[in-house]
Amino acid sequence: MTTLIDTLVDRGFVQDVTPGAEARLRLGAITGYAGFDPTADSLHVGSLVPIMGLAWLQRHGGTPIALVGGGTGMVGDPSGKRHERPVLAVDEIDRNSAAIELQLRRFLAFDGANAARLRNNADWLRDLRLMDFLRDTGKHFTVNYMLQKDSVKSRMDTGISFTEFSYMLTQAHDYWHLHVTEGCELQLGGSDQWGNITAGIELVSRREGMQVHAVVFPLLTTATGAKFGKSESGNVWLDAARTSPYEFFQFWLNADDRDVERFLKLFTFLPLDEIAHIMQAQSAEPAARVAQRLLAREATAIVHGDDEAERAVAASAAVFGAGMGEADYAALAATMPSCAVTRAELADGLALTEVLVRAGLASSKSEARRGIEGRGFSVNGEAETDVNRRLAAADVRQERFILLRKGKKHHAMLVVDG
RNA sequence: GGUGGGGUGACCGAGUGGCUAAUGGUAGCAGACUGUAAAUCUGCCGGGCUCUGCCCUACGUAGGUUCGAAUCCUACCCCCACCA
Repeated sequence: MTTLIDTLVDRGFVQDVTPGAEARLRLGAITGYAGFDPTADSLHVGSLVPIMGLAWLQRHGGTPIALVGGGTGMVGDPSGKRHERPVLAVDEIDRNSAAIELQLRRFLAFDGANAARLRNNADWLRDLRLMDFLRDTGKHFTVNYMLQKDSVKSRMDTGISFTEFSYMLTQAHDYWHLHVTEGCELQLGGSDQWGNITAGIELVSRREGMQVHAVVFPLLTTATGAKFGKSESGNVWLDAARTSPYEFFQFWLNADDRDVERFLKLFTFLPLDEIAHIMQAQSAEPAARVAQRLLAREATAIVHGDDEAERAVAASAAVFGAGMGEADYAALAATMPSCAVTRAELADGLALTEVLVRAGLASSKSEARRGIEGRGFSVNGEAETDVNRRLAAADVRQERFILLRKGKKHHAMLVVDG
């Protein structure tokens, strides 16, 4: 029988495991957690790795716990950070936590015998009394031990506040708390979390005399060496309002050939033999990019649902295919980033530079101007080289749409109101 | 508390009185080439405008010297190292 650990290893999720973890995972279903920081009001594609890890855990009969860091977020994790981070306002943390909780609900099943659980460590960390914390948790760690951790060691030159120094203890406390109250025996996280996670394992072992485990994921980079999920117009978010389903789909479609197999394993639920099959077709005819298409379709469906995925497929075909003339602009507008303009504005003639900024295709009018001079923009598929171009009623297609494009890949739809 | 070193654009890092919106590299954007890939080459890369030019903002903060300062002076803030 294929166990959780086999699946995780075979699909490229495992960078490292704690001693004994493999043996425990072969014994049967387990309750495990992964944490998500409320540093923004949306998760991004990078969070998909632990999310998929939890989903596989559930598919193998385990009980997944998605933990939102409303408490730890007040402290700030120094792992992987070269400098001290500013603290977020509490109401911002709370807003972000609520948004993230909502997103996490989509990926796990919250019914059945091994229903997923959603927790927020604000519930136990915020009211924790300092003296209790120092006696019950702090007493189990020497400063010497804490100084050994990479997250601390690497900051000895640039400085680290006591707050961030203490972070690992708050996360350790989480693991202990989830172990005692929920029977949690496994933590999943990025490899940069190794130090924090092992501190938690240490704490459970000392306070409860129990052995708990961890699996850490490799740090994802692309074949070109760029940080994963950081291309396009910034971060690739899971929130449709921040990254439209069409843009999300395009992000995956543009994956490098060298990355696509790895991504299929990590970001889809497709069986491995099917992936092997697709990769054969891919190498037989790379230009067709069947692997990227499948990856984009599947990943978009997991995050935004089947309907949105289909819409993104159709929109991509329309925009990049030959049949742009036939395209259904209304359908494109539904999946692409769009921006409203009024008929009155259009009657007066809307400066293209201004509209490009409003639609988010340029960050300033100067940039828009330079882009036009460099032949980077087009209106309804026609390259525009006139910096003083004004949009008018004649530019409107299918009653109320104007398609703007930046470069080859970035689109925005103007929707005329009123 | 003392001594020394340092704070330059998204990042790294030049620049010690005018030629500096500030060399170079990275990242980013666009063009060519391609497969909506990679690599390579070219252009752009603080903001605004009535745009072969003009205006505003910017070299930790606040003042000062000077016709003119990122560059000199003063005070303050912050970081690092060593000492106490």
